[in-house]
Amino acid sequence: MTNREQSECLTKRLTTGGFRFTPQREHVYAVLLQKRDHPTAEEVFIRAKHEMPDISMATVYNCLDALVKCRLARQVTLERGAARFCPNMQEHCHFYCDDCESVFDIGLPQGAGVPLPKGFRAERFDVTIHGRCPACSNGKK
Amino acid sequence: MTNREQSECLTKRLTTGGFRFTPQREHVYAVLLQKRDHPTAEEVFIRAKHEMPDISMATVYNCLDALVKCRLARQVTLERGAARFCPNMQEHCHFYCDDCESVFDIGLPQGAGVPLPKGFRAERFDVTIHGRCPACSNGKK
DNA sequence: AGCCTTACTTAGAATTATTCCAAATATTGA
DNA sequence: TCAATATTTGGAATAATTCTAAGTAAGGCT
Repeated sequence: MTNREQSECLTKRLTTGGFRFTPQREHVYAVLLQKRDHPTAEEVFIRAKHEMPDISMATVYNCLDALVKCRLARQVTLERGAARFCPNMQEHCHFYCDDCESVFDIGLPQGAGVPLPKGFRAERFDVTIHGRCPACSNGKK
Repeated sequence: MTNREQSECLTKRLTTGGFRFTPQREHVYAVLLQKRDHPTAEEVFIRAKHEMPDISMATVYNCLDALVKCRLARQVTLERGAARFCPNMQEHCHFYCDDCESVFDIGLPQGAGVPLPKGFRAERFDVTIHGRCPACSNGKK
């Protein structure tokens, strides 16, 4: 996708969700897409400042919130501590390494179905697996 | 399970995990078991105070932490905001109602298997489903 | 293009949830 | 019972996020 197409897509999504397009939102979204390592709001802030030095923390929170609300990103709350953000909107789950605290996207088999009792209406699944990633499960106990 | 058996089980688990048995830990655990509605630390604190008025918030955090570490409870982080605690240690997932913010335990089918890439070692699964509970999906849009 | 309404950005203050701290106390093992 | 060490306590400190008020920018309408 070209930058231009990406930006048009973003505009459409924001508008549909009742939000306005702003340079800050565009940039925060670009930052998220650039390095898909599940950064915290603060990490996004630091990265965003490189190209846009005057952006504020409050704006980063606002932008991330807008992106989550118009379904261009997910907020991931793995453990106590800061929330992380993930622009991968495909159905997937997160593998959290208890050692190095990295987060990996893991694909889900089609129809990862949990049978719900009558009356419950599911809208979103969050699956988190805790354990050790390949790097950390080698050698260490 | 009688209270006495429960308390012996707790003692054993605590000791095994390198913790000491204390009246506070016993009481916090009892509070968790009493009403399994996934309370926050603050809710546990309020409930615990009824029978043990001098217990402090710091102790509640300490006790919950000990219970989680010796695998008698789980810490559940559903959304931004306070962590919740759950004494159901069977494999299950949580249904979070986006409307009323209640949490329901939902059983998992046996071997809720997600195939992991080579090298990853899973230790714990956290599955959270977001949506509307039966009460909230009636009538409301 | 210019105006108006309303949303957004900003910096800093405020709030919320949790952790840390040091002193007093309780628990366990010898 | 004593000693060693973990735990409890209240309050201070920290971390993450939200709120606030003032200025600024966006989009719709003319």
